[in-house]
Amino acid sequence: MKNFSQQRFAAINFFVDRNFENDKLQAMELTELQRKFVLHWGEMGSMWGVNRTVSQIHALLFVHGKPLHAEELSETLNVARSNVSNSLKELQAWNLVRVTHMLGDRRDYFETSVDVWELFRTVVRERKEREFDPTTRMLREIVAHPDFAREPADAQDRIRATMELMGKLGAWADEMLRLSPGTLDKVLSLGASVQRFVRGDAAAAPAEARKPGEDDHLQGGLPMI
Amino acid sequence: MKNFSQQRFAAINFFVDRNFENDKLQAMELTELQRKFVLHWGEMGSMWGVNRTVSQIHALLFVHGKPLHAEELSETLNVARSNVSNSLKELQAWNLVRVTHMLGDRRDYFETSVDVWELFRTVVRERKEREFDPTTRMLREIVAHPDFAREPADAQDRIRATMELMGKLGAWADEMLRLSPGTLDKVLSLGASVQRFVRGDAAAAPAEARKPGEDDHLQGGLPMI
DNA sequence: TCAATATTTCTGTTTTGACTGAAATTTCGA
DNA sequence: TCGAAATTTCAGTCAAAACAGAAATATTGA
Repeated sequence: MKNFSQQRFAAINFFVDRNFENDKLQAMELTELQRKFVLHWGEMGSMWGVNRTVSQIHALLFVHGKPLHAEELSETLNVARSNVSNSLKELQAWNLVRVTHMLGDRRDYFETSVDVWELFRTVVRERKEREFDPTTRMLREIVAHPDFAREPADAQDRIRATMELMGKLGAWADEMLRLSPGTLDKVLSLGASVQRFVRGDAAAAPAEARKPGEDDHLQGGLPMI
Repeated sequence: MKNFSQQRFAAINFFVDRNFENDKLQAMELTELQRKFVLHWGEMGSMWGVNRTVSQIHALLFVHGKPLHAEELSETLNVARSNVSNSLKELQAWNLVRVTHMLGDRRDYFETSVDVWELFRTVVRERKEREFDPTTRMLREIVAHPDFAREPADAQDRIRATMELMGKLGAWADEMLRLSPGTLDKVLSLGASVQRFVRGDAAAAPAEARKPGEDDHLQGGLPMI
């Protein structure tokens, strides 16, 4: 019937498995360190709301560095082929993975950037757009709503402060995302020493450096509240 | 028997509900805008791996501004008392909520900082410590492992680059966290204009500002890969 | 101390979403 | 165009986490 070829396919797979004397041992063996990397990255992802398989696939593509096809991913990570398919679709939607092809091979191959700075920027940009910006908009809607003036004055202040903080963070992130990875790297290295420049009008580049420790009120003990 | 008082308690609650003619209408009525704020914050949280109830409770304490006891939270958010208890425990573990008391009231009251900058800093610090730093350590372990030299050269490069990126981000975040909210605010406002200073030796404060646009290689088109 | 109240712990239920395997669809070489 | 291979879709399963409610424990005012 219809599924004849599939059954045959399954039978062939079984035979192949038998040949390897272990149904897990197939293409794309990971080294112990690579496995550690991939597994940890998967757990890391789930802490931050990213599907475990999705982050594992991405980690695997990253360490491997060369394009892989879906079946290799499926076998290496021991997850269903359909799971890989959906995860890859999600990674593509996040602009983290793209399809390539090999000459004489109809299968889709998938690759990610090997530039960790680019990956970082992409993740930040995407998460910002889908999860951060909507919240900023929601806050603006609340503040713009006619009923907002009826809220207690201090609640107004807090919501407005939240909106402003998120607006500032978003604008700052956008500016940073505009820089090349190399420049961004240097800005990071500059680190907090940049705070020496913030005095009065921060936007205007100050002509001389201040002595450190003058404006950096260190926080000590229990932080907030 | 043992649970007599509880049953009586339940009966009283039922009576109170009947009195209000609506089993949802109880203490701590939220305005429409406050509800919107709290609900959105809850969804926001779950996108980033934070339990929905946990973020709702925190949002509610934040907008309300004054301490609330567990039952008020439970009734306002329509979640079980035990759920509130566990969520509060988690928020306290995150240093986002602390207990206070009212004169003549045995109940625990809970409050959060009303300073959104402090809250932001706390969240960043805590998440960094529990989720970011362990990954940096894992990468260091991998690189330090004797077998690491056996990895393909390019895979070594990628893992090392990842480790260095995370190390830099972590160090940068630590420096930023050391600044007071006010200074941090100014640094953010400085924004990308700080990149004007990154030229050659970035750590040494340059004496004069450069013209913008010279070193900021803008990224265009499809970003990575 | 005791009883009322407040809080936490625990167990079982519900919900969510990740995941699988089969079926359907698409693609492409022959 | 046909059929095998590749891919996606879909419906059902499963597991983890969230959650509720009861029971146990802790606290405190009388």
